[in-house]
Amino acid sequence: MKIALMVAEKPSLAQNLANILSNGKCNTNKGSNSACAVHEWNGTFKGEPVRFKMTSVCGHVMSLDFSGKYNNWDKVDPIELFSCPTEKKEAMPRLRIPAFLAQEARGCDYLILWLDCDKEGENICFEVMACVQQSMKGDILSPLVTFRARFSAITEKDIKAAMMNLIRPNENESRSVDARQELDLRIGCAFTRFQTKYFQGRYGDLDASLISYGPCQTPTLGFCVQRHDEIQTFKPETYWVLRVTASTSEGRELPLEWKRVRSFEKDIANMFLAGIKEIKEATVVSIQAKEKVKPRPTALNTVELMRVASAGLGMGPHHAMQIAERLYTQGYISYPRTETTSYSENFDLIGTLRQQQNSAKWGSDVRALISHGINKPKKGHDAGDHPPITPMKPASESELDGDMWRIYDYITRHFIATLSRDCRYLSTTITFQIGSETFYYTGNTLVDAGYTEIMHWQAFGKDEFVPPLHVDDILRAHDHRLVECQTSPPDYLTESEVITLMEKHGIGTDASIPVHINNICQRNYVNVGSGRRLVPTSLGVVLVHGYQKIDPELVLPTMRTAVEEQLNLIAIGQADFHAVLAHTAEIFRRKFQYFVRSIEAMDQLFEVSFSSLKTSGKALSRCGKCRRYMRYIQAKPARLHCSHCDDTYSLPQNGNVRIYRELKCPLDDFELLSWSSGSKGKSYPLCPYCYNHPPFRDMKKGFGCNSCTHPTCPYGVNSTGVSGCVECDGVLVLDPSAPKWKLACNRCDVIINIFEDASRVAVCETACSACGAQLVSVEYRAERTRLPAALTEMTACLYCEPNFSALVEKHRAVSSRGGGVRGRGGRARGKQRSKQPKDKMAQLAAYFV
DNA sequence: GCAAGGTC
Repeated sequence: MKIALMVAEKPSLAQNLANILSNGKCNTNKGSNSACAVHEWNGTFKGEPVRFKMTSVCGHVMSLDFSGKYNNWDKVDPIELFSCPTEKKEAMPRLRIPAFLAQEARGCDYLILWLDCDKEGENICFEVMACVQQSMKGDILSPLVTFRARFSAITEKDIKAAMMNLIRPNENESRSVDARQELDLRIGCAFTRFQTKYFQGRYGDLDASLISYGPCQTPTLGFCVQRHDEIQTFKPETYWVLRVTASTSEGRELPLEWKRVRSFEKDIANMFLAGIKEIKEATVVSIQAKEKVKPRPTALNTVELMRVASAGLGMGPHHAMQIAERLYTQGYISYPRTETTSYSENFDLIGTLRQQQNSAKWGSDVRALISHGINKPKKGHDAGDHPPITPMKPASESELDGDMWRIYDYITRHFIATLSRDCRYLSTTITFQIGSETFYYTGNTLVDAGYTEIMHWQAFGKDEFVPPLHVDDILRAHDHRLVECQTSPPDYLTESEVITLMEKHGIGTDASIPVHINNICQRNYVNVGSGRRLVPTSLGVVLVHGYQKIDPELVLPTMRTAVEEQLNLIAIGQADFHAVLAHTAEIFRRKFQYFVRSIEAMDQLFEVSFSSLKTSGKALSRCGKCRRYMRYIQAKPARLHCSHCDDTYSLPQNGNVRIYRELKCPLDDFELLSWSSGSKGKSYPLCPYCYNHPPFRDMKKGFGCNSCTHPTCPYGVNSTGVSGCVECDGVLVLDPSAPKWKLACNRCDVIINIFEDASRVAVCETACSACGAQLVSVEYRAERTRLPAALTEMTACLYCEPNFSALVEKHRAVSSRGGGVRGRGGRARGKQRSKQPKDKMAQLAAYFV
């Protein structure tokens, strides 16, 4: 029997599709990668009996990155990133999707692609095809082998129709995604690397280890800063309002509103006041009662859920989506990433509603709704991706904790509200004439609460008083006065408003909007203030103002739209992939070059807000080149800066750095530092210069003296190493912090405590003849000694000397013997040169040989 | 260490 392999975009969809297509009669096996299940059943395809196998990927199979050496920030000029080679890498290596697909495709005759029907899905089609190319029986490019299902809703009708009308995957749409990926990568990384390196080398208090640029994150930040600027430049204006109170014969007081609303000229306002001041009668000239409607919501999509979570529940969009994801995987709600706000025609509204009729929270509302008949939901937007977000099974507050319940509660109430009536109220406006001036009084009264009974936070307030008046009635007018007011500035944008702006400008997608907002928070460009308002930091402000000075397009939201329009030409087959890519990349390459040339304009802004490295931090240790003190900048990322040489040296990021006994590195004269991860952790000396510029080929960047293979230096591994590590390929090195002596691995976290309270511990030149470890000598003060026979000093092997075994942390010592003790490796002793070259560089060169 | 886009 022939075999047809079908692939969906995610495991849940594969399961739904398999259920529909097999009429609920499929067998499910766990996939070999434990993430993607395989559903199998027998059916017919092209008039023949066929074995169907339905499985899925998990989103994109591959992601784009630069090739090898171009990922090195130190060796690559960012301008090269516009033209350097790129390569596709497995997007989720842990899941081994390509291998899984290749295995499942073995011996298959047909490939049917059920990826989401958008451009990204089309691109994943081709990723899948590339994975199975070698395994399938036929030619993957043949229209007799590979098919594409086009569906707009996950309903039986739609899915079965799609199966009957298979088409071809759309290569143009896929190529447009390839182009997008490449442009985003090249542009984002080039700007990010340049900015980061430039500003990190100049300022000490940026409080950011990365200063990123991106076609989505930067315009998002732009929105927040634009509002900040509006607030800063706002000038309050004074205006005057004419106020009068009318009293009914029963003595009810009605505050009236002026038809002219307000006047910005005090003299004119005064003139109006003078004109009516003496008139003590307000005549009713008209009464209008109008029914107004607060419409029930449309069905819920992702963006609206994120807005409500932020504005109503105080939850950030990233967090809200994580919660929604959990509710989804546990079966409480439908798929939470959807743009659609319209229920499909065969959506089981009543069935979904019935599941909620026993709820302690809204059961009675639901039962009333069912017995009176539901209202037809409002027609929303059908994006053809997934149904709106709805509850899938009932839940009680006790089974879902905290935020999971709050999100479920909202989703369910929203669902019920979409089937409820609109909220209706009567708005009565009574118009009064006082002399030549017109005034209003408005009172609202509720007609039908409708959906606001279930979404009670939107409920209409108390009924307002509406006096029983008629035209020509005359009321007493009193309390004529002018009230002085001031216009007030707008507030910072709420997260919810930012989401709306992003959606409006097409920045990001429902899945990526929370990521972009999260990015600008974590990169320290904005802070989330009260009411989840996004308040830019000085770094955020300075960045955006800098772009605006150099090239405002870099931060404009229209930039993304313009690029997407170009990409769309590829998608609809009206432009050549290479032409669009080359053209757009060239535009941005020039923008980048201009940006680099003009960076001083942005730097002038940084200068005002941040302090230069010269004045940041405090003096710590001496530079080996000029012998002046360098400054230690503690703010992220921790580093040393020599203002005389204008050099910056990065340091280990977590832990404490202090001066190390004023000792110097024999290679470069830099004063040594001591790094420690805390009182109980490990510590080692490091030379700031060697840490950044490793002197030996076998020493990597970012390591301290405990990894330095200098043949004679007393701080290098050749002098301080004792034996091979018990758990990795590293070397156990003596950590010289008395009185807590220990051996610490120079690669992993293994620490072995030794000789507590000893006054001196040193590593000897001689190795143990039995195990190859270096001998260690220990000295105790007489009153503290732990050695037998009141000995105060001893030299022996840590692992072989029985008298040492009690003084070396047991389990480590035992395991080290059990695992076989290796010599400490590195360069053999005894090769030392008798005379050191005088010149520092000659010295270095000598060691390189 | 970098983008944005899928998804877990």
